[in-house]
Amino acid sequence: MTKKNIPRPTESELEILQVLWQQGPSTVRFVNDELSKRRDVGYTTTLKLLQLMHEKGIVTRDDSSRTHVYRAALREQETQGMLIDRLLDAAFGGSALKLVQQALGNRQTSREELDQIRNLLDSIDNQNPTTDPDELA
Amino acid sequence: MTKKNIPRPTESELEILQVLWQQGPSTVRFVNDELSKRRDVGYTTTLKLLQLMHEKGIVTRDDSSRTHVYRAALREQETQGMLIDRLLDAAFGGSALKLVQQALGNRQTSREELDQIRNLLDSIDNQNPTTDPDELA
DNA sequence: TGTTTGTTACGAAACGTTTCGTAACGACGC
DNA sequence: GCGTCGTTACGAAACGTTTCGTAACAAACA
Repeated sequence: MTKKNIPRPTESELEILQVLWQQGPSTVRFVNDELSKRRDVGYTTTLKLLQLMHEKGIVTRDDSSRTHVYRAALREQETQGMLIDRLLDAAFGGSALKLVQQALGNRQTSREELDQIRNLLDSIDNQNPTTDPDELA
Repeated sequence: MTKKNIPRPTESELEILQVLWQQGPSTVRFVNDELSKRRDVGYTTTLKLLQLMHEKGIVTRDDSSRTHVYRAALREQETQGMLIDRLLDAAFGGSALKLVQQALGNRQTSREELDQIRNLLDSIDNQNPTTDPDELA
């Protein structure tokens, strides 16, 4: 029962979720202004999207005042993990290794980021001694 | 002009592409049998999908004999890279680091795979000495 | 030849996503 | 009070995806 009934946000919905994750609870106007920085989008389009997301339970809203305030109902990390699972299954035959190789391969990554990944690998090693610990020696 | 006019396969289309990538050029019947291992899907559904993919240029087909043979027109790696770019933009604010952390974090990964990733990191380091090469010693 | 079997072609329904036009409504300034 | 402005609500169109029923057709076979 670890997997809950997580909604599957569409691409447009993800765009909005990113605004809410990064900027916190926001009005329709604010979200629309943020989206408008990237592309043309009508105000009522953003409004409708948020209303649909509200119906789906993807966002909650505070409608105590006239201009409603929307808030992400999905946690960023959980959602990202779900999306990776989807992509893993849809295009990588379930191999996380291949995905990571692709993500790092044809992409310029800074030394700092590479180091952070190394640290992550080390911490996984320590937490999870799957095979003979001798091998590390 | 590095970016071509790459089609964006849907989820169902990716399912079929995976079959063609792994099994090579295949008939509708074969693809449908493969898909049927995972879920219920009608023969004409698979056929129609392949026909649409053909129109879109996602697959090519040899119709010299009565039963046509379909072949992936997209390379696996290119497509995977494109999908990662999409996901990166759609949900990770463009940070490949965050994506990799997510992919490795809440997932059990074998020591062997971790080592392969380490090798990949090392090879990236060698190819791309952004900072002091001394650090590697 | 006539029947069965497996194939392609085609149309359409069902559904979800995205977009926007229009209307109603409250707040605010004049 | 009245008009303006920003907001929400609602309906619908346009579009893409997915699914499947039906028909046409060719090959194999009895």
